[in-house]
Amino acid sequence: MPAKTTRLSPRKEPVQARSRLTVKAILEATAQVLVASGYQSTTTDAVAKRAGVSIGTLYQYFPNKESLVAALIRDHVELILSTVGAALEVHADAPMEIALRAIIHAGVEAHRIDPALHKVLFEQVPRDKLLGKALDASSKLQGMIEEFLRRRAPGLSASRARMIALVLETSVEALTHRAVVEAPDWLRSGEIEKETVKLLQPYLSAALG
Amino acid sequence: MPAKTTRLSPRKEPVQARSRLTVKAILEATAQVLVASGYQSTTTDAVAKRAGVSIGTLYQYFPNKESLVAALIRDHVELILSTVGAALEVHADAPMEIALRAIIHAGVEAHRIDPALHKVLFEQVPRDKLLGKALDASSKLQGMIEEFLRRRAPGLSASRARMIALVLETSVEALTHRAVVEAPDWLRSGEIEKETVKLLQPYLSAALG
Amino acid sequence: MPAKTTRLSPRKEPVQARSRLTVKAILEATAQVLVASGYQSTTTDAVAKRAGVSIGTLYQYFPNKESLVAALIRDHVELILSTVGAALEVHADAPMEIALRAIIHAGVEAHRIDPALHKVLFEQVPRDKLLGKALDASSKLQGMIEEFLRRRAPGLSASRARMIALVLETSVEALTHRAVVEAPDWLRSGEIEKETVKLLQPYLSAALG
Amino acid sequence: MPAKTTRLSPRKEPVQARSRLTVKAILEATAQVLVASGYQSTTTDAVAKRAGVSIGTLYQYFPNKESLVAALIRDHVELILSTVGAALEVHADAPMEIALRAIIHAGVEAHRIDPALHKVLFEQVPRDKLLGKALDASSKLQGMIEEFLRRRAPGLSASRARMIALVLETSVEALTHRAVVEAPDWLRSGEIEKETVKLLQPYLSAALG
DNA sequence: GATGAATGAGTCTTCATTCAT
DNA sequence: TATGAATGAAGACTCATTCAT
Repeated sequence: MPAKTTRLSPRKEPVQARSRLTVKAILEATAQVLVASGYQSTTTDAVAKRAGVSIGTLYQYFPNKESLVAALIRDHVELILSTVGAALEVHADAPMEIALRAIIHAGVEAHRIDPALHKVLFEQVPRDKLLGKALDASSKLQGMIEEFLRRRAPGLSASRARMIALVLETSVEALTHRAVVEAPDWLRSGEIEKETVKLLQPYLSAALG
Repeated sequence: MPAKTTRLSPRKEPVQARSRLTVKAILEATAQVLVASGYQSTTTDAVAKRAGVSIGTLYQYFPNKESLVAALIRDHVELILSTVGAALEVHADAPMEIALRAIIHAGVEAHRIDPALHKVLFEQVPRDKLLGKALDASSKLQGMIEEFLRRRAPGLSASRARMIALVLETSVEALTHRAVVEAPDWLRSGEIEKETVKLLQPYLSAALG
Repeated sequence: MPAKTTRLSPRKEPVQARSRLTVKAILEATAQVLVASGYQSTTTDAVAKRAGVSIGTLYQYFPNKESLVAALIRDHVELILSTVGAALEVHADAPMEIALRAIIHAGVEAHRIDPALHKVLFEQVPRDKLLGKALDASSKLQGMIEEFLRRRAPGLSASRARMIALVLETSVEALTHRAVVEAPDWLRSGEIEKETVKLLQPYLSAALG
Repeated sequence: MPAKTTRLSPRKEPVQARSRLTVKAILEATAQVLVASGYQSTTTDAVAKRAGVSIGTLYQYFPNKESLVAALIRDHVELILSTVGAALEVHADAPMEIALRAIIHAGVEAHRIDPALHKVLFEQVPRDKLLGKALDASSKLQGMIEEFLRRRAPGLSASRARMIALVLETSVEALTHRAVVEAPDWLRSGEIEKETVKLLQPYLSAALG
């Protein structure tokens, strides 16, 4: 018996088709309840009920409440990372201006995947314990950007690359997130995206200069 | 019975000296427990014990758990606002470059007030319900900056002023916060501050053009 | 946080008169439910209900179900030990025959304290974990008897003293317990006591030579 | 619907060879899990997994958890009874001293069959309900001994025969069991056996006159 | 027959909040 | 006013058992 370390990994792999559906239903229900009620008020009972399964079934696949959320986070973060990752790859050799635009665009796109879920996940899930790690898309993105920069500008010191990546990632994420919360119209109209370009283009030019 | 609207205001104004001390002790205890245990694990019992008062006394001054945290947030946000507000006031007529530097500096300073508490408050307190509003230092700061900008550049459209303010506020806050969490050394060394200037100076020049 | 070691000690000492009554009521209720329903079916809810307190009150004094039973066991074992202990002390210098009779009598008496509770406690409480230790009246009794023997017969080797004590304690306890379960009339009539004397008197004479 | 009377008998007689193997595997798994985890923590799931069958298959042969344990107990008790029974039969006409020695020896042997299982079965299985009866090897043994005695000493009153049998059975079982738990070395060395003879030989001589 | 997915009643336990003293 | 005992709704989680495939 491990010392009551909260496990986050699913309990058992669903092998039959039926159970794969069940797991999917549970995760979808989790997302819905999360969005509708917030993290604190999300109970495993409510999730099970919404998913149309019994509470026992839920616990057959997820060892505890947190593992439910963790799975959701993992999926969501993965989508974000691959969205941005794809942009980076595609523009590996594009002119920097174009590449930056693409990165920003990808960052905004990532927020469009499921804005409501994104908001709950990143604003209400307590960042302590293991969930914190799972939530940490930012540092992974920063790492990806850092690598991208160093390949493009080999002369850059490690420290500078890290700093610039941090600035880029943080700015894009923060501005987009802020727009989601406070100015969804600016998000839709693309204005945020344009403004972010205005902010980062000169900075990046100077930094890589 | 009134429809269980969660009140956030303290239950009664402490008029006597002793009461004021009690309230202070309770709030300090709240902050400590919050930092030590996180929001979820912060119980009113623990707070009362740490404050050295009975649970009954605690409820004499605060109608519920949230009001405790809300009071803490209010105090903290007020400090932040006045820190930045002072900078804005002092540099009302300073050259823009100087003013921007001051704003950024104030933003960083604000995070130095009580970084641990700041982190818990902004990362773990669920942003729904009323606590969300109390937490919303950002939009207030944005408002202050917006007003500052419009006074300095009367030609600016309302919409542009709002956007620029949003960019400034968001960037400063996000970068500083990120530094608190991931690179405290860069915060202490002032590097973050410098980098933020590098990011915002050109943007602002162009924007106010 | 200690690694989920089941604590058996009561949670907090009742200081006020009212709470001391509450604790007593809870323990009495525990005994009643235990006797009525057996260990497995004894739920904290049932105990609280029977005690006429809320489940919350129960948990204010006992951290978990096992601690409830443990407290009961401790009390019960203490009574047993003091019953036999008293007999040993009083007959420290009595002729061996008289002393043996007294020990046996005390052993039987110990079973009369609360036979029904005794039965549940010793037959149904799982002897693993900590409860096992708490339940181990036997080895303590054995120790007491061993010491008694060595004081009376200083020539006895440690090993022999231990063996004889084991035989005495085990026989008295087993026969009495068996009588409780299968022949309560023999217990009441004193026949078991007489027969036990017949069994142990010759053995002890021979053993002590 | 019949009033939920817990059945203890296996659900159906395994007629085919494969079925018999399955049943055996399940029972062996039960014993292993029981020994490894204790009664409380023994789950039907764990048993099925260990037996390498599905939970559904397990329930095909055993109607409920208790029937599993009951079957195990029945087997184990049967072994005990036949061990002692054989000794009684073989020594039906042997001198009493020899016979007693043999009985005691058989009693000890019975504990050597599977000490770990014996311990769990007799210490942790709740003695209420039907399991209690299944567990009651003692009274059966007592009956066998009683019959043995009456055949050997026809003058003995029924009541005396019962009492002596009770004393013999209880003493042998208690001392051996105690040795298993607290002094396994005395069990292995045969010392317990010798001491039990010393205890019972004189008693029996006197009792049978 | 065998499988394992699904069920859900039942337990323990927590903690914000009330109220008698 | 202060105290802390008492409350109980609510939630996480288990596990014996059933049943569709």
